[in-house]
Amino acid sequence: MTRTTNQKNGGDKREAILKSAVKVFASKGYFNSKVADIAGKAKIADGTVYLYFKSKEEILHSIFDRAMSEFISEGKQELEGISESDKKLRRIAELHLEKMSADRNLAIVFQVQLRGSIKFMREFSSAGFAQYLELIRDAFEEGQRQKLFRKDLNPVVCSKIFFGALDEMVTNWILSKNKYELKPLADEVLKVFFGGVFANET
Amino acid sequence: MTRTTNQKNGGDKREAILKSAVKVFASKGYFNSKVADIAGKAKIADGTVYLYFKSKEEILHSIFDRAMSEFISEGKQELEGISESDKKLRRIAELHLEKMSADRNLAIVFQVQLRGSIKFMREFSSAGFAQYLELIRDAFEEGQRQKLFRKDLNPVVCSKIFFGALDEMVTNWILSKNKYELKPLADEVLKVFFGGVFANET
Amino acid sequence: MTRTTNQKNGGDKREAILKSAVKVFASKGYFNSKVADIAGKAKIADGTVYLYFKSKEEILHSIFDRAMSEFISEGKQELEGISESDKKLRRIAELHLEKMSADRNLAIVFQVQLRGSIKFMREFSSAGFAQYLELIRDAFEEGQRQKLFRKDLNPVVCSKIFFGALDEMVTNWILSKNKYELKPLADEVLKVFFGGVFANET
Amino acid sequence: MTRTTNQKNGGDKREAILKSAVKVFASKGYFNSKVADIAGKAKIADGTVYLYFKSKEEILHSIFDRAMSEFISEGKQELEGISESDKKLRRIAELHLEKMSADRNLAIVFQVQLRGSIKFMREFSSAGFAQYLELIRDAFEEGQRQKLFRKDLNPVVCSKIFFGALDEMVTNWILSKNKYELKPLADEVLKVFFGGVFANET
DNA sequence: AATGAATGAGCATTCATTCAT
DNA sequence: TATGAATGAATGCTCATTCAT
Repeated sequence: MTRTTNQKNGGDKREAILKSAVKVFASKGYFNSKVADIAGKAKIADGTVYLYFKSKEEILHSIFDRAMSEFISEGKQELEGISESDKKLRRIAELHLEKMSADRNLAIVFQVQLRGSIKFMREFSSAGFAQYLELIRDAFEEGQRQKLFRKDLNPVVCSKIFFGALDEMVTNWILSKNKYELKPLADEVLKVFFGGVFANET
Repeated sequence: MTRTTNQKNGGDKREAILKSAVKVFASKGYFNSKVADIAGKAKIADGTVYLYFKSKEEILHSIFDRAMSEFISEGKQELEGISESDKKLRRIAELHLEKMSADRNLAIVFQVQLRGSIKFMREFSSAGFAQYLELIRDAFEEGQRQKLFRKDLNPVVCSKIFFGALDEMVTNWILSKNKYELKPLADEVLKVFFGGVFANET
Repeated sequence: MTRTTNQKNGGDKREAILKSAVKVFASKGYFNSKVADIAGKAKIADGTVYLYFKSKEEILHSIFDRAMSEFISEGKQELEGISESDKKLRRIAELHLEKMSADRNLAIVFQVQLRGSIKFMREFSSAGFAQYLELIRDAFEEGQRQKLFRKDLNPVVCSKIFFGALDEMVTNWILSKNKYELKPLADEVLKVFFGGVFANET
Repeated sequence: MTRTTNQKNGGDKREAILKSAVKVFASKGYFNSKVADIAGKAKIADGTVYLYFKSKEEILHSIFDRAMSEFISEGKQELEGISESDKKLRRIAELHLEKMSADRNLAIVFQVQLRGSIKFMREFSSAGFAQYLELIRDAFEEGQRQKLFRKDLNPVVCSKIFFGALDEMVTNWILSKNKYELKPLADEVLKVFFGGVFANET
């Protein structure tokens, strides 16, 4: 009983800290955020943060890890029912922009705070990001095997191009003060990625 | 004579500070860099930094501004002799990757430190980055008028896709500890951007 | 219990800081005193000072405010049982010199540090000093109503003369390295203030 | 010729520095004034200040010394033609307030900056202030010998009372933002000092 | 004498983290 | 578990003073 309650409370508190942290990091940036701000917003004492996280940095890590693994597992699930590789990539692009739209603060933390440190990026890369790129690459290579995609293209590079294009959409959206819908841009990106910009020479 | 000497010395010192700062920022990140580190590496006293820059932040700004305006003016010049729009985009892509290859520390500052703060990104965006995207967009629109590029594509979005793809190449290159040549990737990006990934359905 | 302890500790620490500060300010002057000195003398960490005071300046303020309100309330109480106005002024003069004698460091802070800045003086004037002058003036005006004191004298000016004379005694005492008793000078001041220096022309 | 010119220039420059310093010290306080501000206001280079003064502190000293010796010699001269001791004291009081009225900035430096440091006060006391008190005391003692003033009063204490009363007038005038004439207060002070505040018991 | 660029010691304040309760 | 008072290391910036020219 007690354990259950504690776990629940503990879980709630951990959750509360992560939620506060996303808001605080998003609005002030990682380095300008104080642990006290996070604790305050979560309505717990400063010291309590350290019962759930080893350090301020670990909070940031946890945000990335949790969001990323959620995203990847959800992504994989969504892709299961899709057989055509181009449809898969389309779904990934849509999900990517949807997810980012859905939680602007989280998006800011991903686009901005995560990028601000080589260390973070490296750690994050090996943790979750690499998997994400792999997901894209797998779909791409499958498409090549299906003769849907050109065989003269390097799948690793293509997956990065794909990701880079989407990523730039998100970054611009964040900086633009959010006046437009992000998701429709998936189609724009896919038009170019799939068909290229050259006009058909008839 | 005296004036020249002073200018030179002044210029030299300012230059030295910027050079040190690029190195220091690249290796430790902006927030973890101490002004004393920058001064030390530049072999001047701490206080001297403040004869040339108002604050630590202004140093970062100056790095961006100088590099960006250099890059843009050089870019424009290079493009002058080129008439075909696709060649122009090719030259831009090559230059982008060349420049980044040429000064890895500067690249890190651009790819990492600049991205770590919404404030920096916003300021930088209005300062130089917007111009760069415009350069790309102009070339793209020209291509559309020349019927070289599809008219159903949004030039603004396309320029962002183009930039985002290149940018991702650079970021990956930086994180990968530099074991490969960056410039050849321009061709890969262009293959996809121009022709798309779909195989020709014959 | 806990609360009591906390209050005590908190109170003790605040108290300790103020005590240290009086000593440190007295010996080095406000501007030459380091917060670290104050903390050190109070045997607490530097940062702890800021749990009790917003800034170094606020410490100085608190010293003034506390001492002044203590002094005034004590003064008022002492005067309550006295009906003759000249006795009241005598008591004020005695108290003034007694109090200053009793804590030489505090006296230095009042005579020296407080005077060293127009800003401090203005703030202090409106805070507590004005009240003190009023106390004197009230006694004086009462004396005028009692026909004890001349009616052709401006009470405001007279209260300043009274204060100025005492104040000068204190300042001289502080500068003189403390070889004589301060309190007996009250009588000297009163002799002049009450009777003037002119010999009786008989 | 050259020497004369230089001396003149030198003198002028020294003078200019002292003038600037009085203004700057008066408006910002000694500790908050920068040598660069003084130099700037005097329209000379920062370093030039050090050709005329050994340190910032010496500038303050020079201000005191010069003003004080000027004041004392002028005071002595003025008193020469006066034979009655009470007239002498009256003249001193008037001169004191006149002089202070005449240069408000200088008055601020004397009333405020000079008082802010025991060190300054001690040094100044032995330098010029002691002489000033002596001037007053001499007049007072003379008055006692002339049987004009009571013999039961301590001349040293009386001279301090006299000075303290005047000094308080000046301090209040400075703090009050200068809306009234200072000089007429000499008469008020003298009325009390000479005749006391007691009403004549008839 | 004059300049003003350069120096570098000095310091108030912040804040992640700890720990006694 | 939870608290929040206490810690103390860490640092951007200032400014009196120097000195090469």
